[in-house]
Amino acid sequence: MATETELAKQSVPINKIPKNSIESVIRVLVIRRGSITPYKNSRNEGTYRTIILVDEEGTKIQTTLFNKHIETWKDFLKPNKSYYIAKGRYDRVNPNYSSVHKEVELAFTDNTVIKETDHEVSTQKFSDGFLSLDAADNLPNGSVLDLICVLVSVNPIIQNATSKRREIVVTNELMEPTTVTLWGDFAENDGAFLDKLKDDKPILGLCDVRVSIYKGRFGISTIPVSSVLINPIFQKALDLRAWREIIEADNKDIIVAPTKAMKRAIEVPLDHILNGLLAESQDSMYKFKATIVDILNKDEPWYLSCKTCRKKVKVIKEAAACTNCNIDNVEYAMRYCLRLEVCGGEKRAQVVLFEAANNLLGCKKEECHYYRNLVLSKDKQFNFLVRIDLTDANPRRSLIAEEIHQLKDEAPIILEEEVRSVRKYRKRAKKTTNAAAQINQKKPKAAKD
DNA sequence: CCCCCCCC
Repeated sequence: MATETELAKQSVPINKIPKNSIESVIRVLVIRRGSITPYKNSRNEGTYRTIILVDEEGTKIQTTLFNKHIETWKDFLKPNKSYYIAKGRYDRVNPNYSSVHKEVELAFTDNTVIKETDHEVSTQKFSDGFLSLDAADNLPNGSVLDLICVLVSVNPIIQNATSKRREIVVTNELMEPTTVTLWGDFAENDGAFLDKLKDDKPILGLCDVRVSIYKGRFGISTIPVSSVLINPIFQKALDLRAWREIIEADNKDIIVAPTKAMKRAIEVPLDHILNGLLAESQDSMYKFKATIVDILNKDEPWYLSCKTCRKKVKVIKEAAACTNCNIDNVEYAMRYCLRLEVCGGEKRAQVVLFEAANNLLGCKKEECHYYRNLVLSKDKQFNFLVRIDLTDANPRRSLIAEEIHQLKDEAPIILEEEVRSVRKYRKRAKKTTNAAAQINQKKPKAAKD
């Protein structure tokens, strides 16, 4: 077998491989190793496993291990490790199926050789192909792209007889939180791993994911040849990390960008809402500016809520009764119900926050943090988003806000006058990020295998 | 040699 020096000398970028070559050597990073999956059709039966590889130029290539080759290479091609691969066959891709490379994919033969290498494939030159979330938002439904974003949260896996899925939420400087649906082993493996990492708010490079627009809402979905990069170190990823560090240094929650609904809503004075002086709006959404003058229930801003109907439940001896559902033993959870006294113009009103209380209180669970945010919000000005039923002629005393943003938070975009401090951050991020990213990349090795 | 894209 060839030595590492010989392999290094022979290795070429994926995009330089001559047609039908079996002599080319590549040095690649494993960015996905799918689960071993059984198959059975009219012609064949067996097992397969999909592997996605990337070279230092950021060119990806996929390969499928079949049957005995899965066993042969079980200790190789591990996620986040780098390998030389020699004597592979480079086949044309089947145009009926999506692939990570337009023209070629790698096929294993009995002569194919793999050698692990400490000369790791770096992700630092990947930048160009990755789109930001806001750029992806302009693509048509079904587009496949590489996406750079920051992880906000990870939901539990949802399983039924035929499918497994898990939703995660991601964002960036300009986008409202966006849902990414992980399917199959992405939900199980990558999802479980991200769940452990979520408090670090890692930067994610989501490769070959699909735009999935449902009921007009922009979302992202994995496809069978997607892959998930955690804390890659190319420039766009470092820029996003620098932004995240600014937000964190300010002790703000990362979900600060107003949603599209907030941006689209018609702005009116509070007075007009209270007195029904509203022009019709397409989706009945209005926003107004007001100052929080008092928090009416700051000691008890939550209630025990029925998981089915969200109404208040009565807990007697560990059993929760829901009078609305008429069931004596329902599942329930703590839910925010924060009541505020606000002042807009000359008018005062009560505003109730349910989920929107998260915007005000942050998702940080520590009580001191929560109280601090609550107290600090007093006498500050906010934008409130409300849905108003124009057919209801009754005067409005209390409003339910669906979203709330402190006015200075409205544009968490790096502004012109901040550029200098951002540069400082970027420099610092560059220095610390390379090392940090490498450490972060090491973690998956143990956990993913 | 596999498999095409799912759900709220």
